[in-house]
Amino acid sequence: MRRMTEPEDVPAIPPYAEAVLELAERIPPGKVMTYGDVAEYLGRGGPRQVGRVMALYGAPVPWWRVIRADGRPLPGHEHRALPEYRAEGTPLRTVAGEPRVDLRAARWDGTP
DNA sequence: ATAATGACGTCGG
DNA sequence: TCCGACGCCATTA
Repeated sequence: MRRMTEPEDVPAIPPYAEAVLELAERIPPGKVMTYGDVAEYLGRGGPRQVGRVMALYGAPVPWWRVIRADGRPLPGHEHRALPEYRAEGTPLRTVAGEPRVDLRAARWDGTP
């Protein structure tokens, strides 16, 4: 028989999380948005909320296009993010021998 | 209802 | 450059 309610052991994606993921999918290759940019664009939440969403549900989307405001790739995930940036042509700048995303050139404002 | 938790951001030292 | 303190706010316990 069908239950009147959804099973509790199936994690439902919260509405805010869906909005974040939907926007993340829209970020064009070669461009990035910071956590703060995403929150500002959505008009709700904040950088930390976006970060939480990406941590929990970001795996299926191009997570490497959502980065910190300092342009540094996720610590511990550089080896996955950097090849993506190279393949997409994301503007990078080398600082102290470490590659970072050049936000001046790579930041996406939401305009297609 | 309150408290704790965070892929963060900004500022000060 | 690195570190700490504080603000932020959706979600969970």
